[in-house]
Amino acid sequence: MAAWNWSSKKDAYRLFIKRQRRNLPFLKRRPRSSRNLLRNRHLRRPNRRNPTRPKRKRMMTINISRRRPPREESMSDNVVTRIAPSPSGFLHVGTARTAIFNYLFARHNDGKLLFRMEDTDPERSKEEWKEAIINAMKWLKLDWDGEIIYQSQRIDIYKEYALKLQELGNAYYCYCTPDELEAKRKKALEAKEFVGYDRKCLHLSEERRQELDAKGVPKALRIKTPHEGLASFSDIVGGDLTRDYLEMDDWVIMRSDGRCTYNFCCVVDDHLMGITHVIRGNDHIINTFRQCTVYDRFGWDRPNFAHIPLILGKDRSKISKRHGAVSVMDYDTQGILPEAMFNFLSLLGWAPGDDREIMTRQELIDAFTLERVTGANPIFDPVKLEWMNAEYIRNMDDNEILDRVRWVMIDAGLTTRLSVEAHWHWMLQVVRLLKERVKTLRDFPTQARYFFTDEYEYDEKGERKHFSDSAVIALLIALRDEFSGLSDGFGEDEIEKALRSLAERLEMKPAKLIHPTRLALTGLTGGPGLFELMHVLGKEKCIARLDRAIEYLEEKFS
RNA sequence: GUCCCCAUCGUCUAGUGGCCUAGGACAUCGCCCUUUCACGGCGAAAGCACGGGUUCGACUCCCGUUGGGGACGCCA
Repeated sequence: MAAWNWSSKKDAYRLFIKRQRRNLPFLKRRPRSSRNLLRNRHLRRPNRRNPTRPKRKRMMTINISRRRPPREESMSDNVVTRIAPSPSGFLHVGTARTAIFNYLFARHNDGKLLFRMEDTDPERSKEEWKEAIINAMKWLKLDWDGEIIYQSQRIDIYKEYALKLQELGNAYYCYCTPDELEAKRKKALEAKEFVGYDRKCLHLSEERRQELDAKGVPKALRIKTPHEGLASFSDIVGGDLTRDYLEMDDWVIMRSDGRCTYNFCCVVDDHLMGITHVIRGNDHIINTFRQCTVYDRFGWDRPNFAHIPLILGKDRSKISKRHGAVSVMDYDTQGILPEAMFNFLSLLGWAPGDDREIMTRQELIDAFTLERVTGANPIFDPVKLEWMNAEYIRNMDDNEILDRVRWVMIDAGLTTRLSVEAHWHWMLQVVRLLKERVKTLRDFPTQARYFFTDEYEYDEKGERKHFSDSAVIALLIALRDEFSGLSDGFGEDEIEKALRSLAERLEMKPAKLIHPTRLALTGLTGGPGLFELMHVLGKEKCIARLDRAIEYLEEKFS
């Protein structure tokens, strides 16, 4: 088959170069440059912008390395993706983003999104984390298909498959002690050599093995990894990825206590669950090389892989639950809307290709393809998230906002559950005045404080600006009288008319009256339009607060 | 250290060899609107990491340098 020849020649060449480097000390001194000999990008990654490589050849590469039909065909298959968090902490933004990509891809292709809890480590898995992760998934409305699969309930299945692999002759027992291995690892690391298992127990004689078994020495099961050639797989984001088998070792698939390890369980489950597309962070690329060995040793078809770039923090290192948790639910408490979070996260490492940024879930689903996923790791920018959040709040229905923000208001001690229900309509007016001015739901209680309580101080700067002259007292008195004389109601128009006509009579700019009034009524220098907020506050409160300010100022200037 | 991945404004990104004098968004700054704050409108500043090569022509393809990230467990 021509395709096979073409690809294997290239593989052989790359392998040759790699070996050359290994054997030639003068090349070894320049690892970077010699390594880059291998960077025949056109061999690895179909370039979107300038595909010099004929398409026919590209498809052949995919054929040989993936042993699957080319992507164009597999797309029409029933897509099954999965999200597989490990409950060793809250759902953090990186995992959430991976979940979103899996979700979008599945929904775009009318496929399924499965949920698997990777809770095989009893030391680190906690029930409360599982619950927290599920809640966070629900918060983002990442609805998955079917029941959640818990790996902790499937340990017998993994063991069964591990033993099967051993029977097949593709795995062998290792009697080395963890201490022994740790010492070797340390030594290799110090000698700056390849760190990996030396296959000591692969060559154990049958007698020796029986001897050790008789003694009851604990044994782990290791998979037989090919000793030479190139490991390779085709990645939808990264193109053809290769690695020398010399750089890989016979890793443990089953621990001495009979529990299987992550990379093994993962493959068994992905196979059994019928996963067609494995979409995960690119920190898993090395795992994928390992996992491919399992697929191959079992003779199973490999799924399609897509390794998406990692989200980085401000310091450019991976946002990780191990170094300071960045939980999605932290953003909930910060007053970020799940819709905004979803939108924002989906735009990290992916873009629709046009200028759209604010997109509904359906628009995201319609536009999402893995081919458009970027290769570079994006940095999480909370400032832009806030902007997007503000955008969502501004465009959201008032009732919807109030429904979500009422708990924040109650938490802040500004109101009570009963009061919200009793004054729903009035609260809506407050929301309407503030929704243009907040970035998060948390901003509501701080900006709406004066609507709920008389306990506020006058802003320091504002006081210097508008309360610095005793002449302001007379103005406030005049205004108070003007307002209390209003008999046709206390609507915005009446208030505005009253204030402006007073200003006219006093031959001064309305602003001269407006600013001190705002300070008197709210304690602030900014906020909604004065006439609007006075209307919402009500005549009685306005008069009382003007009186309070007059009193305060009289004392101040006496 | 070894291996793997990546590289366009400060940040997220568009870019499929000529439509690029590089487009959009956030942030920043200015102006306008305006009773303030915000919103909105208009505008400015800001980027193809560097060096070679291929080509009539390179942000785009190739090689290298540099820089960044990740992985190197009987964790997941």
